[in-house]
Amino acid sequence: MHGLGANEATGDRVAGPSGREPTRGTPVKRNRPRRYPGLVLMRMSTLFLRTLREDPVEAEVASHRLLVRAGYIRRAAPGIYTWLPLGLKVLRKVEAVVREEMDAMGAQEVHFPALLPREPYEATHRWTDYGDGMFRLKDRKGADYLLAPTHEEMFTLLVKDLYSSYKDLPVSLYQIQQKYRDEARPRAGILRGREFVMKDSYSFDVDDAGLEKSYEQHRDAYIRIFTRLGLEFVIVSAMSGAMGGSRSEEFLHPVAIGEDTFVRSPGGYAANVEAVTTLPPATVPFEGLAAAHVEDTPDTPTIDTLVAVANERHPRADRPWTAADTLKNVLVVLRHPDGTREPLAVGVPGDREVDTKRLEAALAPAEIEAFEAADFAAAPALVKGYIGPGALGSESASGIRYLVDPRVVDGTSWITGADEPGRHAFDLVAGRDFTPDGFVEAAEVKAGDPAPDGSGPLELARGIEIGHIFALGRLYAEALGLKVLDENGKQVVVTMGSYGIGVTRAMAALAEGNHDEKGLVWPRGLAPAEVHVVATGKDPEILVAAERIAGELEAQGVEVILDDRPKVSPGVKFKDAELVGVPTILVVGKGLAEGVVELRDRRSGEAEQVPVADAVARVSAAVRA
RNA sequence: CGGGGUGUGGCGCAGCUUGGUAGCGCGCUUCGUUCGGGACGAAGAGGCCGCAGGUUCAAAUCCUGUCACCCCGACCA
Repeated sequence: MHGLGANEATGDRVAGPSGREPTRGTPVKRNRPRRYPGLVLMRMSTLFLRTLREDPVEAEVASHRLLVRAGYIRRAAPGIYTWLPLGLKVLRKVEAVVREEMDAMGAQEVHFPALLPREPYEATHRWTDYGDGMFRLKDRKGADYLLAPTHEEMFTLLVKDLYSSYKDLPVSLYQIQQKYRDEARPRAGILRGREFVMKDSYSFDVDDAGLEKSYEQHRDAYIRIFTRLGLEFVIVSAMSGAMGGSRSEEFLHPVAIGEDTFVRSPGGYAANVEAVTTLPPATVPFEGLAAAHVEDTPDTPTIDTLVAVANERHPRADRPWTAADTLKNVLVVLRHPDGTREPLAVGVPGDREVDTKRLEAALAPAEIEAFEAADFAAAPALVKGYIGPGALGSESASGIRYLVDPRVVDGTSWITGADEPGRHAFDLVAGRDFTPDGFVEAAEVKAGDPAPDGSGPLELARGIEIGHIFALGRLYAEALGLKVLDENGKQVVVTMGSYGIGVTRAMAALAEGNHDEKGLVWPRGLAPAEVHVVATGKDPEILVAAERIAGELEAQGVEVILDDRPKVSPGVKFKDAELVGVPTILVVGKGLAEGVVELRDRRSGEAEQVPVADAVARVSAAVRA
């Protein structure tokens, strides 16, 4: 597809009339028409491949293990992989699907360098904001460069460079290329590497309505892409996070080894845990509520022991006290983008932990840091282990901002710290006895929690993020000065969307979902070849027949791997074919004497004897099914 | 960053406790046999035992330091 003339380089040439070697400019005559450029029969005897009999020790997840074992990839450095011929074949096919659908939706392909100068990233503050996640390097003059983790800046500058009128918009541009992120902990092979292939695209519009349309077009294209790839996906709401913007959704491939936790309800609600909102209970009138009081509560180091004390001393008529009746106050430190540190108290029901990812997402762009001993020293009003609302809040002695879970609505009663050693407050009522500075979505989401849209109890699931679409808005355009003139001759800031697909990650997800104990089982259309012809036995006629069949298939445009290795036992060839995972296997062997070959379906394991004369037609039919 | 673990031929591992000229399986080469489920026999090639320093007549083995890698967690799009 890159038209680099690989065929010409190896193609058939005939000597000129003089019998001399053809020279440059000599017309090249081909033996047969090449109706399928790029289609070359892969011979196992010469294919650059070594399969491994044993699992690589470092590989845990199936996709990683099998891609290495079957000779698709080799580790070059932590989180960095070399692509071998078979792996590249599959990667290119996944890319082709992405490319076709992006082109079909009207996006245009460009290609940026992966190695970029610092300046554009300085303008958007990402040079510093990206932190250790970005690979940085210096050139010989000492100038700073980076290996791009994403390309928002470059796309924005490119459009700014060339376009200046509303008439030029909308436009969507994309590229498929290597991205670099210095992951703290790469894992699972190409599922999460430090170098990976990503399709990233960016839309540019004059107004919000245009952005909405571009966003929807990308969303539709992504649905088509993942559907064509045969990758199950769930579209979940995501947080726009530090990048600002209005709307963001992730495409998650649900699978146990996924690193993202998301929730879904029977009624169709789905969201990333960071984006889940809590359905607040109704407020309770203060009338009739017990008065707050403080008690000595020795030996209650944990919430459970505290709950036990409550049940012993103040048994409830309706139900026992539970951890959900306690209010746990957790201290953290916010680091703001300008570098300032702000202590923050977060109050959550005692049966839940504070989910720092949710907290951070809610308070972006600030980052969460640990509240350390020095921070305690600076806040003498806080009694470690007995921190209660009394010592928290902007108006309190500590002056520490106090945000609570949305469940802590007015009229709810809580058992919580009394800000004195060994003492707890009981029946402390929100809105009556204390008033927090606000609410925050920071409590962990639990299975069974109600969906915010009322569509039922939430189920927690894991997924691999294979795509992310994001209505960015004007953040980058503003920072980099991308403006166009509108109909009235006035300058308007362009609004952008950014959209990513993890191509290598999608391939890993495909391998993860398409294998069995014997090896990979690629979907048709994505396998490194369409049929794997195995020639077994030493009878020379067998190889002749296999060659003929393979050649005819190739002439029909079928991609073939031919196992023509001499002196390799049938068992080895079968094992290798199963490991490599081409969906159709044709065995040319002992049956040839009776005029039959064996057609196998890799996925089902079904095998069928078919007459040699029908082999080509049957394989063609099978690969096109 | 926290916890755990491992560094010995291309891959998987043993040897280390108790120092004495580096071994096994797979893979690779050659010859012969075999040829529908990771064949057999014979003969080979291939290793600065992660690196540095120390102890010792002698270090893969003991000591110190260091580096790297893997796994779990934290973090990240």
